[in-house]
Amino acid sequence: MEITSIGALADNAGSAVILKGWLTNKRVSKGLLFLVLRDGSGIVQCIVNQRDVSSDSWQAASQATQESALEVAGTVVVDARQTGGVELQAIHVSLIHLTRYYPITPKAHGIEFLMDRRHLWLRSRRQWAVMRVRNRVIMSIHEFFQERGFLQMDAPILTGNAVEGTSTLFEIDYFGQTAYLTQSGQLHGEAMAMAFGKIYTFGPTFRAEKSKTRRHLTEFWMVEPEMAFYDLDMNMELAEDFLIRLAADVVRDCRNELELLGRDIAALERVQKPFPRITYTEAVELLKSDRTMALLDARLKILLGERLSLERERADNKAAYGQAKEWKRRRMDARDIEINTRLDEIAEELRNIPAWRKSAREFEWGSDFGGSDETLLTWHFECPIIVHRYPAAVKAFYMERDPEDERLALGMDVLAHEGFGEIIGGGQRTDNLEFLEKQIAVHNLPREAFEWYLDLRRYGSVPHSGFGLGLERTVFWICGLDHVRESIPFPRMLGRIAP
RNA sequence: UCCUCGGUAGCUCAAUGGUAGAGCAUGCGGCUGUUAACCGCAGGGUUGUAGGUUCGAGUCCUACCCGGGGAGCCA
Repeated sequence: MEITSIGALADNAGSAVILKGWLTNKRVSKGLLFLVLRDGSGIVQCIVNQRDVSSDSWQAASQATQESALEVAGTVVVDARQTGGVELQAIHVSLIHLTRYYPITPKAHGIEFLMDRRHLWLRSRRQWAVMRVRNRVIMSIHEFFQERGFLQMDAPILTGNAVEGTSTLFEIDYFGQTAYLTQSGQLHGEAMAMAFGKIYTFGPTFRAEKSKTRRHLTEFWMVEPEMAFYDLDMNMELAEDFLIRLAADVVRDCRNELELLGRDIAALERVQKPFPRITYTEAVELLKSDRTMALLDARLKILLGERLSLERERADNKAAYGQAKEWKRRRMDARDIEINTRLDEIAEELRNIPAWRKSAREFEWGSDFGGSDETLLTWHFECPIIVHRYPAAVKAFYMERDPEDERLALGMDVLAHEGFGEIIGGGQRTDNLEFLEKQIAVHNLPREAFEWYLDLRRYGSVPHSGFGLGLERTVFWICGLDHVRESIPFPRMLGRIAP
């Protein structure tokens, strides 16, 4: 018998195999045990029939608790009812390690409890699915750029100066000198693009901002392509092709994972060329428009309707509770918790809507979009959108100006649809030495620190562009998660540095 | 930093100012095809902390601590 992984079982129907893994759940009947085994590659149900196994095997299987480590030998049987389409008829079971009191039970847990046990939470099904999608996205990122002749190069993580001068960075002591953890590899990326044409960096980046939202981490992974001889239009084209590729690869290769996550796959299949491209000025008009207000009104109506029907259901349950049978009462109790949780969510959104409305209606040309503004913009479209040509004042100092309007910078953001918001930010960098020198002065940046960067405009300066894609936000969007913290194995965020 | 919601059994949550409960998990028992299986029994509590109001506080008031998600900022 060969040691096989659960993921490969479907190709081994009818043969006898050995599996090594952990017990994720167990169901017991007289003379019959159902062991749900996981090994990282998948999950399979193993049937242990007392009549078919030795008493040692039966005892091992009976004793096994959640997350005990097991070796199971058995025959692979096709059964359409099972996830993965197969189950294992056990011939032999042995206990490798008996677990006592595994803290994460097969019922609901709060986020603080789970985050404190992230090292164990990763074993859970949803996390398994998310991490597999993350892996697929990482592979696709490399494939996409490698196929197009990009060189993967690494920017330093320790830097002596802030890239854009505005963000709050993590400060460290570098042999008596102040240094920072990088917030972007872009400036070094530009240098490498001038050396190799098309490059991308892919590594961790750090932001010390005290953001406490579902879209923020203090440590996250970013892929940053940088291309010589690319203007803004070519840049947008690349970003579009890139996202289409990522979505398509995941839809093709991670269907099980997406289904397990309850992701609306059709929404990912709508990620197709061309993405709507609107200028910042058009976006502002759309945001302030009656059409946006109508979307908010519609949302309000849906929420109020849902609240009413949930409250009715809760009242009906309460009325029926007295006469209900024991098992039915339990079901009502469970449903009551669901209803209360959802009602809390609805209440929060209802509190937010007036603020969203005000922010959108009173938006002034010249400021940057807030989180709710981005969400509202994406509600108007069925796939990701590209917003370009922002006011220069809200964008970084190195952005090229729009030759047709000096107030505008040739920057672009890609906003994921369904309200997930910004996942790409980038633009065309200025190739003009005098302009860049002036910008450094205007932004009060230390000129000496940027001398090497100015060199890129002194020797063979060419139009060039690039963008940064946040890996966790991309996984967050593709998986349809509630929070980016689930899209990285060990999230670092405000108030969270362990495990 | 500000706004907002919350903190009750190991976990998830109930509890008009009036005897603190349920499910899950754990242990024991039952059931030969279960899908977060089901059924029976058992153990399990300083209601975040410190004050206050009250005959009486999980519930009301004040302060603080911790957490959730929003603002600002951003990928």
